Amino acid sequence: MKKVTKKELSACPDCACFNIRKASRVITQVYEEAMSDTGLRGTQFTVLVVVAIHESIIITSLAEKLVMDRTTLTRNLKPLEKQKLIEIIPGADRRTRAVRLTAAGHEMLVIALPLWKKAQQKVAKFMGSERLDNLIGELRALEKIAVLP
Amino acid sequence: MKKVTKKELSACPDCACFNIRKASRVITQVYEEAMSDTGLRGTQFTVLVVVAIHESIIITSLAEKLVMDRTTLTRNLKPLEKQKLIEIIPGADRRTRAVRLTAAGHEMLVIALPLWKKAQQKVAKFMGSERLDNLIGELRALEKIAVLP
DNA sequence: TTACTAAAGGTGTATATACACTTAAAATCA
DNA sequence: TGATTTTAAGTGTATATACACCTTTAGTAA
Repeated sequence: MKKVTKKELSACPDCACFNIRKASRVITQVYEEAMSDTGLRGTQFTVLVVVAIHESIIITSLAEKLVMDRTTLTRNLKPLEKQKLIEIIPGADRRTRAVRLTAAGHEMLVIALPLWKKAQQKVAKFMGSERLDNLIGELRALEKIAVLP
Repeated sequence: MKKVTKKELSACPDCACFNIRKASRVITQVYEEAMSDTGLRGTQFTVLVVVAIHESIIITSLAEKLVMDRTTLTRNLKPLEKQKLIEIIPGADRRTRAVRLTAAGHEMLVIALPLWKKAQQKVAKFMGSERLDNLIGELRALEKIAVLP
């Protein structure tokens, strides 16, 4: 029976996928802890913000802005809709559906935004602003790999 | 009714949580596409590797190595167990349970490791090795924020 | 030794994620 | 115009994630 050697395995802890998912778990907890009074999850906050920026945006476009699979977004919208923070309205033609914030959604952002800012500042303080900015820039560069064949 | 201004929202796309989760989605797809012949998910590959490195490791320790909530790991072990890639054996005392690879688990790593390496090289080529190493280092530094109060 | 505390683990519940597949409507082509 | 293709969206299924809560067992203190 074949077995991989310890030596071969030794490179795996430097896996980009492992390290980014790991950091993602940790950072998500930092932000969700900061926003725990609102009950908003990290992803939910992001969705609300992008919807707020666009006033009204169709689902496929929103998914593109979020770099998120469209079917994932469909599911992610559900809890926000249940909480009546967003509403789904008819789009330009009969195929499309658009998302927009409700009044409650706007109010939620008023509460959540300072809490988010606190989390962002905590992270910036921990890493240093410049290092954090650079890290985010590198993540943006990395994600461009998505379009490659 | 209060509303946040566009100006206030303009900082949010620089959210560390958003950007790291976004990059995490993209990179996960790169690795899973590369390993699609095996049917292994990114997380599953990582679990197999860490278990292989430790021969046998109790669940709580494994969760710590993975920087993953223990209850998440419990769930993540299920599909690996169902595929008989790992087995759960009694630990040192009656509270503990340990994870170890089966023969099939070892064989799977023999197949998956070169596929993983190809993905890792693709990412390294895209970003540049040095930049990628630096990025991973920064992610490791960032995740240290977990222990803070 | 008994009672309390700490450690290890699992379950209920809810959200996040995406692939394969399906349906419906719009756009384009022959 | 009618047929084909493209676009938008939802569902089924499976995995990933973690909090709150519970049970069992081990360790420790009174």
